[in-house]
Amino acid sequence: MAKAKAAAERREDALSHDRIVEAAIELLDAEGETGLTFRALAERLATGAGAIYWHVANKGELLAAASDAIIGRAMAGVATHASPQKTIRGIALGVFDALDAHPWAGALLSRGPWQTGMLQVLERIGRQLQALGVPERAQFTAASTLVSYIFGESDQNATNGSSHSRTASRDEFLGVLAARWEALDAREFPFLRSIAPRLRHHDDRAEFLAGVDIILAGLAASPRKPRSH
Amino acid sequence: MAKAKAAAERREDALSHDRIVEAAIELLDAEGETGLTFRALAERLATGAGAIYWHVANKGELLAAASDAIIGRAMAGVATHASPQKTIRGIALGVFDALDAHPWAGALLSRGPWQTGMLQVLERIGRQLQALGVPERAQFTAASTLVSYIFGESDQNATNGSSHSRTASRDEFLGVLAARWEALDAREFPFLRSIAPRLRHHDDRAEFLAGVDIILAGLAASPRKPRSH
DNA sequence: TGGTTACTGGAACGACGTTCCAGAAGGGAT
DNA sequence: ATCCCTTCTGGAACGTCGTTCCAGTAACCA
Repeated sequence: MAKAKAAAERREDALSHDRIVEAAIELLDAEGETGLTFRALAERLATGAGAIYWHVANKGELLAAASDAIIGRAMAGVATHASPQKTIRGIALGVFDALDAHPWAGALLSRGPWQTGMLQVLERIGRQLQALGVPERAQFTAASTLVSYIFGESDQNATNGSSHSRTASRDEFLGVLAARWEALDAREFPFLRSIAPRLRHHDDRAEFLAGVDIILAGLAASPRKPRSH
Repeated sequence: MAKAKAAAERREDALSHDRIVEAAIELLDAEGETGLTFRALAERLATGAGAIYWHVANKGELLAAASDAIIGRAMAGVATHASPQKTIRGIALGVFDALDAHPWAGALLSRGPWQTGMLQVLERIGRQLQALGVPERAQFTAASTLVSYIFGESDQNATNGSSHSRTASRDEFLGVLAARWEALDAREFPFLRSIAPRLRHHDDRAEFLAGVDIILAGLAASPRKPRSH
């Protein structure tokens, strides 16, 4: 308390872990993954690189904290009072939209051994699976399958999306991708060639949710005891 | 051909794109992601950094080529003459084991707009889905769901696994993880606490395959037309 | 034989993550 | 009031990285 008070009084805009993370997020959003450097961060915070290291161990910890914050905010905004299925879709969409808005966060969340952000998602999904009546033995497998899919597909979508600017060139991007698939070798890639035209009217979000529903259908098909209420 | 011949005659161990990629893979396997530097690569190839740049555009292309090679080799080894379900499990396990053996490759494959390695997996899975009788409209969604799950969970598993050395300390790693989950706040993380004990007898591969089966069950539950043969 | 092309490798550049340290600013003890 | 001690600052410096540049070498072609 004496510590925090002293820090707060040193400068009215005193440096703190939270302020550094927030500045890092702004920098990452504005300039992309390569935009976050300790020099740029120090300039934005009007300080030196050494001062930042007093509050943050290294760049890895800073990136982890930034992506955890992104997921934390997304999870704070999801509704949890609908049916379990709808709530799971809401959680999934929360992650999807968060990574779409902050594409740099996706790479960091798969990385690292079970960070806080992913634990939050796992926890929330697990609770809904319990409410769905998934037997205890199957709960971990089910939750982990959903989480892997959610982060895998969201990250994939985010990194694809960050290459084109916005909805403007989105159709163009899909068109180029479709053309490239259609130009693949006919013997080696018959399947990709056959579905390439569908790429042009592709709705990322709808496609993503359809994947969630496939997994939910798979869980419903497995033996489960219905919830008593 | 004149070009290739000239290159081959310059030195019996002439530099080439393939030789560089192979050396990069060896370096990545031996030293991890941070071990691949152009200096270390030049030393291993007994040349200078500039010579490498004649064959490779930049580090990103080199990493992409290396991870594509890992997936390519894995796909070359999977059996495709069993039932569609079994073949899909074989493809999934091929990716899983490849990323487990080369943990650095996982991060690179999610990244980048649809690289060759992932396209190969998508193609092979798509063909099996066609054989399963999945209707054409649903094929892309189904294939993309499976691929996202496969790479998402495999990458997750690989990065977790690379922190401990091998099966020796694997149980220890799981024990520490379980203890950490059990120590979480009881109000905020009731689900994680409840399943933490299961973590101690956790079989990654079996768990991964169970996830694949959930998705396959979900596909089977959706309307489909049976294959006529 | 002379020039052209294909390729080599080492030196150099700028930027990065990180460390180091001299010092400022306040609080508590004397 | 004075001193120290902890907390915190910020700029300089170090080593390493990806990448570029370029002088040089060997095979081929006219």
